[in-house]
Amino acid sequence: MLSTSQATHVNDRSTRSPHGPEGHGLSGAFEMFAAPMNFGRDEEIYGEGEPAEYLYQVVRGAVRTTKMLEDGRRQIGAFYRPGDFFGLEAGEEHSFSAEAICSSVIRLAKRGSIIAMASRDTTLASELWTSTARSLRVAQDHMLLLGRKTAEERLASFLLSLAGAPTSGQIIVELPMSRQDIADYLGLTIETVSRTFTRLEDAAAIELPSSRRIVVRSQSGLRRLNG
Amino acid sequence: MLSTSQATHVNDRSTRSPHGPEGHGLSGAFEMFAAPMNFGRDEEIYGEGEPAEYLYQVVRGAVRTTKMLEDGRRQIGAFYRPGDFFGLEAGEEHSFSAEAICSSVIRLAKRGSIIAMASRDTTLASELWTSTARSLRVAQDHMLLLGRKTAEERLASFLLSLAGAPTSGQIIVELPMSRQDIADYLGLTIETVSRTFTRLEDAAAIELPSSRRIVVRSQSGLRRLNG
DNA sequence: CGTTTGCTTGACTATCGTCAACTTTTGTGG
DNA sequence: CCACAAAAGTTGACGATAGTCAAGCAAACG
Repeated sequence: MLSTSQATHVNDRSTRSPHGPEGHGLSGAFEMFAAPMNFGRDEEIYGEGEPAEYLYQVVRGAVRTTKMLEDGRRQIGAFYRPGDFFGLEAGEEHSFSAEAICSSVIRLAKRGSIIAMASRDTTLASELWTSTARSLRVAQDHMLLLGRKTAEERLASFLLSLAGAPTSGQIIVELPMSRQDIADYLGLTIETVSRTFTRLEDAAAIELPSSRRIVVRSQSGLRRLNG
Repeated sequence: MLSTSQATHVNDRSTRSPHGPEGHGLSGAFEMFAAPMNFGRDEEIYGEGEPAEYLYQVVRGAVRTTKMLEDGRRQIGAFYRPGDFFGLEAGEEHSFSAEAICSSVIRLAKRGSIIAMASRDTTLASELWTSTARSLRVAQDHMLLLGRKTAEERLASFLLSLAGAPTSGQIIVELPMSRQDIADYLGLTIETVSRTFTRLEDAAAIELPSSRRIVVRSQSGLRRLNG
């Protein structure tokens, strides 16, 4: 997912569509209609409450969706990586803000065009639904994490999701996001995230060669901590 | 929503469909194809990981969806009231369990039939998507609550959602669910829920004539506490 | 090379959880 | 209808996990 495994090839999600790039389905629609656009680090892609004019796909880089309380407390809803779709609102307005985590390339497709196309293309309609349902599933898993898991379990869970499919060897995970982003994603503070990373390192589950690079030594160890 | 307002009529969500009961859209599909079924208090409607064979609509009663960790910690994802659809999985398996909170009547429609119908009925397809997207939006709001709000803010937020649209007068809210359900929904313990109810009562925001009946005296007061 | 930003660590605090006792409500059988 | 038991809810004392405040360190940037 967010990882680069030493043992496996890069997981290219842009080819994940069951219909490939020949013009059917969501990926196909994006390839036909979507204009790529550049966003700088921390640049807003859209804001909460704005009309949902476009659907989006990450081509390069990383995106976070956020919600804020008046006093500045922030919750990150999800991170998106190349191949991922986001902004799939069914309502007329965005319920989250979206920002580029690092310099990123994003494809934009007119929401109206896609919906019009979906009314003629059953496959596309079903993919829109499936994609939203997948987001819902991820959100529900995240509710369990936020409502019931300890700090250690949250970090372990986060790292496992970054590490992707189980592998025997070590996995090097590159983090595109800051400690603050991780904290706001996991419902913690940066201090707790930092301390918990250190504890996982002490427990020999991970190594921290640098703050943005993490070596997952023991997926099973993390899984044991995941609750 | 979950409330009974003294000033307004009962909000009958089963008539909420933009197309009414004449056979178009999701409500119409349910009226044509769905078989009503009775579930007793705490009875499981479906289990996490089971194949998603049906889509569901609450006719009478109340439903909760839950996820559990091995050690018994539980997170409730959502509550559903008459008119609400649930189990709208796009994947082949349910990602939550669903249980009746009290004796309830639920309509079941074969997932396959609805999907087949959606491939011919654009309105239905779009409603399936919209309904899932609405669930996603609710889930995202709940993530902010679970990740970033205090116990008092969580309760205030919960009560406001039960109270429904702002009204000048008092609102009597009947709770179909136990303190444990509320706690598992808000990511708290029953003790904290109980204490926080008492504090809201001391602050004159609510009255507690009985444990399952709450009088919201000051919606604005709750809104101020909601963060 | 110095400044800024991000990250880590430490000391202390507060909020919420745990454990336990007690009260109220609900349900059941005589 | 009452009496008792079981379940649900409330309250209190105490503790633990995570938050706050603050200092120091490391990496990134001009």
